[in-house]
Amino acid sequence: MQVTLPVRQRGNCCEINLDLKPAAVTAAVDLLKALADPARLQIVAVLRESKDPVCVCDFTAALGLSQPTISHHIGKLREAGLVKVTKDGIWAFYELAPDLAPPVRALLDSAVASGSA
Amino acid sequence: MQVTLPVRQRGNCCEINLDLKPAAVTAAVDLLKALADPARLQIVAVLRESKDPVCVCDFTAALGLSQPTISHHIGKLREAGLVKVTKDGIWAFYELAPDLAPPVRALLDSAVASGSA
DNA sequence: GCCACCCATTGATGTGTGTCAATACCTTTG
DNA sequence: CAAAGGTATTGACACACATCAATGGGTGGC
Repeated sequence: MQVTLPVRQRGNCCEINLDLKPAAVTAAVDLLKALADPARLQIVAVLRESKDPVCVCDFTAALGLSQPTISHHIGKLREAGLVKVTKDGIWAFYELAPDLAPPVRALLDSAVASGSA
Repeated sequence: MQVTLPVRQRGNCCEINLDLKPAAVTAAVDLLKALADPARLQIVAVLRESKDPVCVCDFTAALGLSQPTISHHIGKLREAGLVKVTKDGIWAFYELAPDLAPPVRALLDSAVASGSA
């Protein structure tokens, strides 16, 4: 496939327009960072599939990480607005935030799917 | 909205199944990490919109970063298989990789869109 | 051949992050 | 009230990373 390259002169570069607002960039980057970790991506993947909220203790058992580490990761997901906690006695159950914006939910979907490309 | 919480007994946690293969997790995380940076996300966003390949010098001018930093970011994008380089004389023009898998392209689309949620 | 220019690489530095041990908080059970 | 168990927080540490100055590698113009 051959493409026509733009013409340039020495010492002069063209301009490009960054059509993403700075706020949109940081918002998207925060979301991507929240997902760009093996533990957090698997947590989100489990919550996407699970019908019922999932207990924190289940993640510590399944992911092979210490309890503070799981708590730390879940804290980041909550900080990003991706998960919602429901406490019942001594247990804490997590589920995907119910009011996720459609573009955000689409990002979760494609992130999980992109691994099996 | 009320959800039914799973029942638990003290000292016993249920099991959850991680239905993502380890290879799929690392592949998805690598992609997400490649996009989880303001400079790299904007580079990808520009390449998505641009019909012609874009010169490296344009990015240094538009993003306000030094030339080595831009080169470093583009190197990461190339390492992730997201961009393709075409050299013409002293210039290097970049475009999105033409053979991107559909799930990967969907991830790019939703990543750019998620910022304007 | 020499210089100017664009891009990539290396080295150094400060910042961010994932991880765990130790601890604190809270709820339930006795 | 005291003890036990689940979760969150703090402190510490190693590692990764974003950034730039300096340098190297090519290409084109003189």
